[in-house]
Amino acid sequence: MARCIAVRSSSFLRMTNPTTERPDRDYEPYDPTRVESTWRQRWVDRGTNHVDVAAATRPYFQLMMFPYPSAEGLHVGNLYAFTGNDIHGRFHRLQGFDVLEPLGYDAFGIHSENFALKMGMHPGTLIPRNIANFRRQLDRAGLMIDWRHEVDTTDPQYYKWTQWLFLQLYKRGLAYRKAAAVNWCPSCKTVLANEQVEGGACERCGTVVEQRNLEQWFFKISEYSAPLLADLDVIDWSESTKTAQRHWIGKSEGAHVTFTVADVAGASITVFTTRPDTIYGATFLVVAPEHPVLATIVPASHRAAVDEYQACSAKQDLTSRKTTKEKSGVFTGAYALNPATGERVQIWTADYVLMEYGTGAIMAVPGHDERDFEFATVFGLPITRVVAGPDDAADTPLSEAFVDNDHGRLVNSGAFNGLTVAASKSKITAWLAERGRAQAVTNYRLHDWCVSRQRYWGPPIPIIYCDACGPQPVPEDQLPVVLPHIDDFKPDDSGISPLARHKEWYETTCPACGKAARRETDVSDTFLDSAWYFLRYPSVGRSDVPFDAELTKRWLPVDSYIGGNEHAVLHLLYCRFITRVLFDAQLIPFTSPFKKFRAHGMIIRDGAKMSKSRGNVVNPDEYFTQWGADAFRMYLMFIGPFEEGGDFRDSGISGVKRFLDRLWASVMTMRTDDAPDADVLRKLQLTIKKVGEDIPKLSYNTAIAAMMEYMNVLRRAERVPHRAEVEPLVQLVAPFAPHVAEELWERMGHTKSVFDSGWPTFDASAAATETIELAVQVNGKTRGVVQVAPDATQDDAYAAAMAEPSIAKFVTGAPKKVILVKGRLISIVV
RNA sequence: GCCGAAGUGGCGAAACUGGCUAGACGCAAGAGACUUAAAAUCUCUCGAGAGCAAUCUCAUCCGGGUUCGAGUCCCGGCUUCGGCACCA
Repeated sequence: MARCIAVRSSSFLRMTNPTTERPDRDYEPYDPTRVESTWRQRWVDRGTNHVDVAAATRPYFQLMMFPYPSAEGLHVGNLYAFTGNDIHGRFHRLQGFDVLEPLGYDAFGIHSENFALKMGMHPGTLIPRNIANFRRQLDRAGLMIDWRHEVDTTDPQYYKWTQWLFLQLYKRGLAYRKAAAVNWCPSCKTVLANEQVEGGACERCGTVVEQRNLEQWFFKISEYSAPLLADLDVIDWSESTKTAQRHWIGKSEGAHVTFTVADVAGASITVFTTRPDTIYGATFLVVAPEHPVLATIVPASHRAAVDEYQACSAKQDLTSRKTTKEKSGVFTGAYALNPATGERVQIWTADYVLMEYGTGAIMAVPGHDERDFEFATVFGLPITRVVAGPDDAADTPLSEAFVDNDHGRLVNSGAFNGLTVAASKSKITAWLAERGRAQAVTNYRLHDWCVSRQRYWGPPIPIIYCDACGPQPVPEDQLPVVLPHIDDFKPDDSGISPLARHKEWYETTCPACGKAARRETDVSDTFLDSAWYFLRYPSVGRSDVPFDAELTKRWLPVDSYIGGNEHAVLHLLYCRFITRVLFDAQLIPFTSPFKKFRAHGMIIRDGAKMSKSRGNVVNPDEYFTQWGADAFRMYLMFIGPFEEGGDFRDSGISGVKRFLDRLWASVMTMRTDDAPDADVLRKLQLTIKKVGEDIPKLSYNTAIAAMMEYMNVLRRAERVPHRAEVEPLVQLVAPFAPHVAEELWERMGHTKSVFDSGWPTFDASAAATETIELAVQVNGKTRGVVQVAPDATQDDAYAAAMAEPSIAKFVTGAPKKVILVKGRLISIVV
């Protein structure tokens, strides 16, 4: 730490202190603090980061995931992501694009609200303060942000359009209300978000959480399952992100099979199965505890037991039910008829069957499903084998479920015996379908998006309830429905949404009939705020439309989006959904929001995630001050591959700082007389090529390494570099270390920003050499290198290799085989 | 359990679609120059082993295999990280 203080000391001090100054160093030393503050101001004064969105001829939309403005301030994780984005954006700017690189704040939501509660402050006071702090830190980071396009999701001029968006979905029948379970703390008498439930208990008071049914708003994202899945095949996104989304959407092909309920006239149960081929092995049915059929089929003898089980499972909270593995359930006393065998099978209810997936009912095939096997074992239900592996007989007992679909043939399945699993699926489905008992269906696990939050800190859902007319959308010209400033936004024991305590706010009139009516008092999910923010950026400032048609056509879809993979499913999927809905509404001309998405890695420290409790959080401010933003940015990118992240360590920064010092020194001492060195220029060309190829691939660490390598050549043996050797390097460095690059560029006599100077072009002829190196392998071992002409034939190369005694000694007698790989090597087999 | 990514020096990491003596670049370490001294700067060394030496052998998680040639491809196994987890 003491080191860098000397480096940062003012030039005046350095120049007048004879003991710290090398006699030959008579130039002003590199002072990042001064350079960076100078250029921060100049960029503002000159509007360097501004882009004329209406007139841009080569628009390039560089989007970064906007942060939640936490009270802790900018996290290195944010900075890492932003820097990676910024380099990509600045590079495109240097390539001649009009780059729009905006940023905003995702400031609504439970994080802010909870933190405000903890601090005893109002989020409306806290958030602007946090934003101001973020802004200060972001400014120091040297990002090429056009702040005229800032968005803040808590600004009524923004959430007016979030509410508008809700209404568009409502108008298209994609927003609907239904009762759904929420986590409920019986002690705090409030609704809890999933994040607030720890191990099935309320994080605040430790009381066991229950589930409660509340009427909530949902978006029918499930209706878009098929196109959202299909789009994944054509978009350029990180493979890991696409895989996560595919899994989340969860397509599965199967059939609905209908079982008649015995002894109850007209009653039947339809199940969803992906294994219709195992119908002969369906020895019982299981329905979810919430299944409505239980109201009609349970005989009096079993009513009490079923009621008790239902009540018990309803009490369990949402998280613990999902994680408990032990099977529980009760027999309902009712029977169904297996449509294939005609046998009477028991109907059970158990919470391992989920109401929200499929039909909420399954046919249990314990012989060929692990969960059914376990359940049948626990409750002593019959297990029948209907698929046999190559080594099994039809009656080989099952010690576990046999699930090897690829090597099984049907047994004990009537006319279908002997068929493979694959072949029998469609045959059995067709056979059942003929008799009206089945239908092939495709099922998705993607469930509808619950957008209601029984909270305060969010945009009020723009709906009015009228006793006469029912739910009515707030007329668009009355938006925004402003979130009122209330002091009692804390959940209390009244058990209702905070806004529902404010008559003066929710009492209104019906837009349809004019009679007294009541506003919806829930607010919408934060993910709705962020599901469309990219559409707003170009059009910020327009109060008449959410996004201008012309600007949208010009700037969207987003050219490059970079963000954390923690948003692989929810945020990124919701963005795609909203985009498709707006496309269907003919409000935008594209179906996918982001042409290219890349997930960056995570920065950890000492092998662990940074967290306050671990005390390993890196505060960017200290590093900005100590090393300068340029060195800090460059170090973050040098840690490892951008898409993998890595471990942060202080000691690594000195390396990039030294590089910047040398760059500075090179410019300050460069010569303009004589000619530049041809070898150095050749290396420069290769570096231009390498850096230009690496940046679009986000391979920043190797781009930096290449520049360092060039620096070593440039300053080899204390040689004095020529201006022609240094000048393009400043341009290459610019995306990484923008402040110092600007400073050096100006000192070289340029008046325009380095970012408007154009990217140096790779000149292949300048990089070409008269001879190339060819590796020589003998029996697979590399034994040397020879110089040959680029177009040398195999014989030429062989002759050259034999002329080298150190290689020739390994070749005794005539070679069996010689292989020449042009430009790479020659392989001799003896 | 399922899915995804990855295992290379003391450390972070390079290595294009199998191909220029694996380890670029950087950190740390060691030696030297400069200095009264330290810092900074500059120069050199730096995977392991053997040898005076030129040089040789062994090394990319482990075990097999394909190939003139494997960190890279194939088969089997181990470990770590990230995500999803009763989805029928």
